[in-house]
Amino acid sequence: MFVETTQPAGAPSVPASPGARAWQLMYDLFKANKPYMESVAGAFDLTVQQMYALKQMDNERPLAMSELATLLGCDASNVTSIVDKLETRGFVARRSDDRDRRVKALVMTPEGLALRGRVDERMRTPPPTIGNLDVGDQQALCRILERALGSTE
Amino acid sequence: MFVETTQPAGAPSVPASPGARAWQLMYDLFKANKPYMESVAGAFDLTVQQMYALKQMDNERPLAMSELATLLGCDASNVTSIVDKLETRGFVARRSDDRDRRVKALVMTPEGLALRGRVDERMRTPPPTIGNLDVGDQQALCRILERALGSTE
DNA sequence: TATTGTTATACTCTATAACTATA
DNA sequence: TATAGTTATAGAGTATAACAATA
Repeated sequence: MFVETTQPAGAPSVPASPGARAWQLMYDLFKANKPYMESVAGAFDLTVQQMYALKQMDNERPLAMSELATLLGCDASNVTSIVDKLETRGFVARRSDDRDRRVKALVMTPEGLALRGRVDERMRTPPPTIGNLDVGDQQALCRILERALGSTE
Repeated sequence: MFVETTQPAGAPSVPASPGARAWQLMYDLFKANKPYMESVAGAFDLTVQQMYALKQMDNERPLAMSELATLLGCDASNVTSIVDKLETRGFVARRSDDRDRRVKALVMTPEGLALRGRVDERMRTPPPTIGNLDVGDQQALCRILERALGSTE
């Protein structure tokens, strides 16, 4: 049975590079924390994506739909449905931009601001996987992740 | 306008704890890398979840459907449809377990093994955000993430 | 003509509940 | 009765393409 691998089928994989291993670990950690994040959002009767959308909005400088799409990393047609859900529940309002009437500015209602305040408060407690690390590790993690995110800018 | 936040509406948030900040950064990094992961999986005509499922299988000890569900962190009914897609394309086969005929053992076909070999090879290159870090940072990241994952066990 | 946002459509991932075939 | 997996159904997120309003 010919198999195009670099090693016998079923054998443990070749030791990965530190970069590949770090990425795999981050993927595992993210997946391990998914139920936690869903329960946090669920406690506010939000999905994770809705919670994240709420966190991006800023009434000082209202977001356009297209800007929110960029921040959430998804298509504009998606944002329509995410914002629909938040608007139906009275947390967000669409306001036409005076200078360019094609653009919809997203502003939060008082209820939306109140909800976001509670979400922000709750999210000051990280998932246990991160929270259980000692502060030195948490700070080192911040520094490294900041460098990683900076490298794409 | 009364707003239940701990600070004026629209103001920059209270300095987060290192743990909360680390988690936020990890979330941002993960989202930034999503298009990369989709393009890697897409190059093999797989979704990210299908690619991940493939990586979990081991013909030395065939997985049960329920075991794959645990590894993927999702419901068993999901795994049925993920495996259906892989089986339709000839990468995986369901084999009845002799000792307990309710259980389906998942084995990879030669085509599945070949594909997984190519996927493993490709995944030895991490996303640029991680790959551009110096090796010291990558190694530190591995150590910290291992500790984080260990803390839930 | 080009752009912003919406609508229509479709696919993946997800879960719950009811079902089957075994145990 | 209980368990492994499937099927039916439904909802959220995702994208593409066609569309309306505006620039």
